[in-house]
Amino acid sequence: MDEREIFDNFIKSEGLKGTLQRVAVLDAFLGTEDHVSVDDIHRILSRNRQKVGYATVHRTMKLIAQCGLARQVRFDDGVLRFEHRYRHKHHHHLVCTQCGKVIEFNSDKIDSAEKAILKKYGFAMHSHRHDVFGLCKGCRKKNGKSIEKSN
Amino acid sequence: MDEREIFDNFIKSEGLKGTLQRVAVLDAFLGTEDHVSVDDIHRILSRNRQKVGYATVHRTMKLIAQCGLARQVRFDDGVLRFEHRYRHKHHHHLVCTQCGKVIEFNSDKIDSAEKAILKKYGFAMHSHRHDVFGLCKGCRKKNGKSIEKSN
DNA sequence: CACTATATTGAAAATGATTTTCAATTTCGC
DNA sequence: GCGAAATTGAAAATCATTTTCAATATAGTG
Repeated sequence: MDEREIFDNFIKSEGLKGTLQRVAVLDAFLGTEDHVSVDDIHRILSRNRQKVGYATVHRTMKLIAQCGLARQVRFDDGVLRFEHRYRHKHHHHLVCTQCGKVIEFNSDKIDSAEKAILKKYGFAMHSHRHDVFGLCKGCRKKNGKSIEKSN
Repeated sequence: MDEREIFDNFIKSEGLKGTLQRVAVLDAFLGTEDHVSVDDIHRILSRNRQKVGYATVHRTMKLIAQCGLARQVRFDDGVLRFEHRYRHKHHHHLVCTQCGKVIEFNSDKIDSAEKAILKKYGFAMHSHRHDVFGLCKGCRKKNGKSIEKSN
């Protein structure tokens, strides 16, 4: 089942209606692999001369998240972004605070260590995030290898 | 060196001035171990009949973070909170989405696995966060042990 | 202690992201 | 095609955060 189908099914099952605007927003989201904000999607649509109101983009992104196609993430700037969730392995992030690049990573070791923590506290995980902020390889080189560290 | 001393030294070294309001905000922060927002501190002060303007609380919390006494954290509601950083081991969080409780945890295994990831990508960490959202032990019991899981 | 340059305060306004309102428009089952 | 019901989008509301600025407080210095 592809993403459009999932979205359509969700729309129907919720008694909502299919509209050109919703399709446009979904397509814009499917067309990128970035971690996009409502603003990003709105800008992408504008570039394409597709006029969809900001509020509608916002509402549609929420629907896309609700039906499981997107996950919401919030980095330190406090802005809500959306990343793919369907057919994309769950992952965490290395966020470069200089160039803004986001590298996705995974670690079985981290996962199993986390499982042990959950067990220890009797905690039932619904979701989690593990984000690292710092400098990516490229920016480190650009900066002449100055390596800052804390935490 | 105690927290007040650290704050005073910072104030002096920056050419700032000591004020009653700053002391009041610092004391309010030192008086709790919670993850407090500007609003929380402002409310604590109000309860104590200490009138400190909202903007001043905000500015002072930023100073407290700058001098290393507090770390800023942002959970999924997007609200900025402050947690102790001095004489408090670095930690991550299990956040109960039902009762709001925040459990702090640590794992050497997670840390070393993370280190391997950083090496793999040539990434220089400046800070990181690893937060788990879900239900705490108590809330799970209250809910009759219904365990939801995803991610 | 008084003086003065400088920083601080706090109320109110500005900002920025997000969310809601509501009248006009569109969708979809019949 | 009709009509009930949902959607749209511009504008306004909301909410956290940040800035503005006139009045006030602080910390040297004499």
